[in-house]
Amino acid sequence: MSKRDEKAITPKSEDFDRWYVETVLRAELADYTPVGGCMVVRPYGWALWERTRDALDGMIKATGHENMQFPLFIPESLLAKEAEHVEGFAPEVAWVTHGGSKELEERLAVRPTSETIICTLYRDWLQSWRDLPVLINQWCNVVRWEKRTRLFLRTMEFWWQEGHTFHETHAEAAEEVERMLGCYRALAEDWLAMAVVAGRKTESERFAGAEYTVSIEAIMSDGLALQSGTSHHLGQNFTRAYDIAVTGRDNTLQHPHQTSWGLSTRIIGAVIMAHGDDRGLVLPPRVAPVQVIVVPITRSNDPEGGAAVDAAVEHIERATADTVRLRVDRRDGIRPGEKYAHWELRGVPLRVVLGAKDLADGNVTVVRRVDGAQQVLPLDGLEARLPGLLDEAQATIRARSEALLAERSREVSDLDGLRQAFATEPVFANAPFCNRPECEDRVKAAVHAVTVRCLRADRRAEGAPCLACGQPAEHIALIARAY
RNA sequence: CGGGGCGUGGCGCAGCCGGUAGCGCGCUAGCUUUGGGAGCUAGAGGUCCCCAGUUCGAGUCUGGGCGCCCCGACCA
Repeated sequence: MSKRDEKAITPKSEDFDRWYVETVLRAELADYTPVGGCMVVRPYGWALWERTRDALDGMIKATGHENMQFPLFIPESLLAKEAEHVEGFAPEVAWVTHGGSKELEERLAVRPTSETIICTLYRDWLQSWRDLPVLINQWCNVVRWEKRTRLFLRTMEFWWQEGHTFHETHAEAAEEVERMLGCYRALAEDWLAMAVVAGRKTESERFAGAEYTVSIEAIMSDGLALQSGTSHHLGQNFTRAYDIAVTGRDNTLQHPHQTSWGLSTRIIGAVIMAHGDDRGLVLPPRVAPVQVIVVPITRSNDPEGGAAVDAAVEHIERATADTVRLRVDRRDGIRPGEKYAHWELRGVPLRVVLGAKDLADGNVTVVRRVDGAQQVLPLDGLEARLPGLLDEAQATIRARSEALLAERSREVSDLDGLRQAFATEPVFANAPFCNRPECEDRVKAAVHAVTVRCLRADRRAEGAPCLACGQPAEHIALIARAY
């Protein structure tokens, strides 16, 4: 929490829990480095990213893409060819000016994204329509010199995947754009248990150099939106600028149609803020680094019960070795309550409390992180039930997120209605929208800090009057405050 | 680039009118504890952001520098 001018934070003060949660999560997930704005990701945070990354990587490969790697440095002359693109990224490019002590003749950009270098290389690699489609993906880090940073959401260096494809036709590229947004949606919904809205970006939020951009917008627990994955149709903007041409089926030279799509470590910030509560993280079991934490409880005056607990712990550990990411908290000298709090803070989906009292009847207590639901189950056969319990926890988290989205959604028909909708709390407002820049400005001016997040893919206005100008509108806009 | 605020053990802070640095958490060791964030005891840990000045004496006063954070504009 942001300190100063507030009173000292002590264990007795009201702010202690908030401070403690934040301090511990920074110690466990990620923190800023001494270089302002850069992020260091700690093992627990990185494990969460790895599981997320692996899930997405599987989908990317399943849709026919291959991974490869492009260079970190991009010569200035290559970066500068697509006018709108370079204009959009120029303010946030980091430059390398020296190699060792020698000043370089041409500065090198640290990649903020790789369209330019990829286009440069593929110019020579593409000859014929038979070389298409090109379906490639890169996992890497990129740098954008941000003025203001927020951990995970906007850091100067971040990790992501960027997919890049070239296609014979505009329509085929358009299908690709939708297909990959669909992967992001599946990742968000099925793996990360987040409720999202998919749609097309307005002109002002379109990727620099793209024909159009589609995104998924996730809802955070405070009602704010977070753009969590984007997919761009680049048309022939780059292939023209970079002079990429193939001989077509009709024996004429054609510029291929291109797409790019990316999803970054920002998604980890989304998971934290979508599901977390006052006691810390709530992680979806499918990506949680630790899915089940076992807390053994023994008494020093009950060696017999202690031995039984030890045996039970070893049994469950062995029985789940290949099926569940289960860990036992064997730390000595720490009381159970502290262990509960410790793992709740880290978002572990299930806690198995294994104490002599329950065990005397052959039982254990299982507690679910997301809602505290508690049940007493027989130790016997527990290993077989855990996967199902994890699935239930996953579904519960997802349902809670969907319920929040439904609860915070509003239907709005004019600017007054928009103001009323935002009067008490941040909401996801849906309204007919003509998609003209001047109307977007009116929307932004009507309510502090709101933006048109996207034009919903799943709904049409069918001529209903635009909320800002009253003209017949095509789109339903999602209007929200965003991170 | 505008508007605020702050630099004191690992973290969060106190330190008035100048007198040689303190509190809580954390950490280390020991004992006692263990079904919801333990207790006691004993320890370790600080060029008080930097430089210059005033002074017998500067964390404190003066001047200059550096760094960081928050709120805006910009962005995944």
